[in-house]
Amino acid sequence: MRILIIEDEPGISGFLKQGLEEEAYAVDIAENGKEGLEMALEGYYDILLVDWMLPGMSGVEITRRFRKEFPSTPILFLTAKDTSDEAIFALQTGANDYIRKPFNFEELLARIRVQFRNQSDHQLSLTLGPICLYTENHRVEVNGKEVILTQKEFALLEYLIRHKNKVCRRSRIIESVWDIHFDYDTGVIDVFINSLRKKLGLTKDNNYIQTIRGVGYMAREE
Amino acid sequence: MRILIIEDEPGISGFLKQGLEEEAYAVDIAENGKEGLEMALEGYYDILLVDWMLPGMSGVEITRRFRKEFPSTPILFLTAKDTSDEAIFALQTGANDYIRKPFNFEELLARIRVQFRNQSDHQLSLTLGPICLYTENHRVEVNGKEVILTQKEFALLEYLIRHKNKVCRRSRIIESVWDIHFDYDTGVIDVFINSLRKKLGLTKDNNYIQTIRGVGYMAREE
DNA sequence: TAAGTCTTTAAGCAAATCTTAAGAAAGAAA
DNA sequence: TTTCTTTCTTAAGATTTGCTTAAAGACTTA
Repeated sequence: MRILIIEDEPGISGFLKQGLEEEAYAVDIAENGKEGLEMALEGYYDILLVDWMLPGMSGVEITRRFRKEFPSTPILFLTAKDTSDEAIFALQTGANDYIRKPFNFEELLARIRVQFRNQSDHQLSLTLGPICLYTENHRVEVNGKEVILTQKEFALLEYLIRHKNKVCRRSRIIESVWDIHFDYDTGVIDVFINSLRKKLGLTKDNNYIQTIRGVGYMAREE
Repeated sequence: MRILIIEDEPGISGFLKQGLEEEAYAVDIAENGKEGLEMALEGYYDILLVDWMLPGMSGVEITRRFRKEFPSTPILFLTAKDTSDEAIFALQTGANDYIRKPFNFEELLARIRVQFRNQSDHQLSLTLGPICLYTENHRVEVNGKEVILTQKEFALLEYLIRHKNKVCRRSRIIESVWDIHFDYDTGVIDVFINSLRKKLGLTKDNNYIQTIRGVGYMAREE
């Protein structure tokens, strides 16, 4: 899941980035409206968090232009404290929700999850055969026994399971789990797939994570 | 534990804030009904203390609207009048309890604790292996022997134990135990975890407080 | 105001994780 | 089969994250 934060205050965007990365989201930051819109229009993001007051281009303007191209990507506004009129206006412009600063992280997260839930079912626990992954708890079990995964291993497994029974292209995986600007010619995915298969105890008879040669990988379940 | 006081008289709200902070609660104040309702609806308070007579919006109205969204968060009324009719009306509206001004602070505190006690997840004593934490008298024991903790150490331990066997992400810990706007890039948590582990006598064989790398910490008990 | 305690910052060190790279293995095509 | 391409596996180096300590800063209390 990719999130773009368009926010000029480094304190806020930094805090958000860290918090969301702890939740295994892939987060990018744009520091002004122009840059933000450009990044957003690249179309890789699953949700935008946009500050209302921005140098260069206002959040409303961003929303308006972005909406033309991407009618369904959720936009969540971050507004200063006592501007509920403006917030209503934001919703009319095309935002999906707004949250007032200073905000509580828990609440923000809940609102993000609501947006994802509306899109597709963004469940808290995901399964793949004997593998069970709890997103909230950062915990993975195989046949009820805990398996310790690192951040990246966890994010990769989550991505694959969320796209269960669909082929995941290498480029897509890199974009979502690593970074958009990550070197395409890398072997990281292979390395992490390898360690996932090891840790999860997957064998060839038992290959819940299949290799699709020339394309990528697929989490497979009958 | 976060408390929101909605009260227009600064003398009273200030007195309450100070007293409650001494009891290690995190306290915010709203000075009128409208602001109070907005803050309350942000949803991260564990209890509301609401003045009956408020400019802008009455306590009853706040209760009515708040209850729609949060059916279980306790609301405690502060009433000036001695008429039990109004008190009964308040309770019918959705308040959990009321207390008459001028009130005795001890009594208020007792009533707040009653509310927490009624909630299933607000026990008076919390345990984690050999560690026992008594919220009422701010006391911690390990194998029956008292250990002296400072305010912050206590608050951190309480947070971890209340979320026993769940991963506590750094950003959430900062938000709950420190402040929403605390510098996200800080090492305070590490320092306090360190002193907790020392004071509680935790070792690697005995690690009731686990580190979850890249995410946070977890109070673990089989 | 001064002494004492608690909280926060900062910095060096240690450990875990991530990335790269290169040879081995497996699969596809000729 | 042979050759070429893609993926697997391993290990070493780079990087990040957390631990620990010390000291500065903030706050209390007398």
